[in-house]
Amino acid sequence: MTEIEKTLDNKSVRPTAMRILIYKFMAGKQNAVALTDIENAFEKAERTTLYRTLKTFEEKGIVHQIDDGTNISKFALCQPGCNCEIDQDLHLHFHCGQCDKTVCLTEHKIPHINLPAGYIAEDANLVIKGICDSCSDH
Amino acid sequence: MTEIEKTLDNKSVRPTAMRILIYKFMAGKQNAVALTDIENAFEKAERTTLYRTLKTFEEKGIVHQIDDGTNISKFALCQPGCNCEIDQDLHLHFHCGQCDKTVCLTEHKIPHINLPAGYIAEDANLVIKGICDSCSDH
DNA sequence: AGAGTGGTGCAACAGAAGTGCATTTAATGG
DNA sequence: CCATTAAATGCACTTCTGTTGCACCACTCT
Ligand SMILES: [Mn+2]
Ligand SMILES: [Mn+2]
Ligand SMILES: [Zn+2]
Ligand SMILES: [Zn+2]
Repeated sequence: MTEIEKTLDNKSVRPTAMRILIYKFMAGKQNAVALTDIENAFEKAERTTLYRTLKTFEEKGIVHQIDDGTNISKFALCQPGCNCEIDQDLHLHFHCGQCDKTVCLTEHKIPHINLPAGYIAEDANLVIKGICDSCSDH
Repeated sequence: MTEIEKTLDNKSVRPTAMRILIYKFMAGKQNAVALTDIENAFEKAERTTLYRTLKTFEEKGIVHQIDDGTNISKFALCQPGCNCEIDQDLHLHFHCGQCDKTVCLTEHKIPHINLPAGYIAEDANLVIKGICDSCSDH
């Protein structure tokens, strides 16, 4: 049993061939991926399978969905310490307008916001747009 | 020349009948609207016209586009003091999971975030999800 | 081996976003 | 006021993402 199989098993997700491939693909990427990205990465991939796999992964806390403002859902593996299911790991995301990549800034949490009376916060999404470190000549 | 016509004229947008109607509709709403919302509000509305009108409005700083995480673009009129075009009026938005309405919290600005080295911020989007004041029994 | 559960593949659909082009509308100049 | 002309609109069509139904396949458990 490989490391990935163990990870999936821990989250009660049956480690099928396809799921392991998808997990591996996402683990190898530094940035969040869209469903289409995965689809293009494999010749023999069904969009539906990917779609449902990502949904399963999300429900089981293996990946989290990211809305980076492009109106295309992105997904990224949850980090070891990230409790996405429970109290939401409210880290922020960065979307680069140049390379169009979206990355998790896991260390940077969303600050607490005071809302007007009557408003109850349950979740938050903060996306910074700009130029990423790869695209800026830093 | 009505107040609305003056507003459009100030932003160098020709105040056509349709544009005035759309502007009025948005001004009467307390929440951000989707293109479909406007389409449904008028019997005789072409989606394309609405689409291009909103785009024009956005380019001229009359409305700003809001990405509230539903993957459906919402639009809201810019407030008098809001400089959406220039240095981005970084107020936050609230999306209610119950009534599905999205509102501008114009008074609540997005706090400054320190990014890792190499990252250059140009824009930011912060959406809080939860229960709005109308839906909570405040 | 057979039953049963869950995963996958295929087809089809829904909805939003976007484009090309013909036609209408409205501002402008004579 | 009418003709000219550019902008705005209406219509048809396309693309892309997301989503569902259903049949088939794979694995597990008895
Ligand atoms: Mn993330
Ligand atoms: Mn707003
Ligand atoms: Zn970049
Ligand atoms: Zn509400």
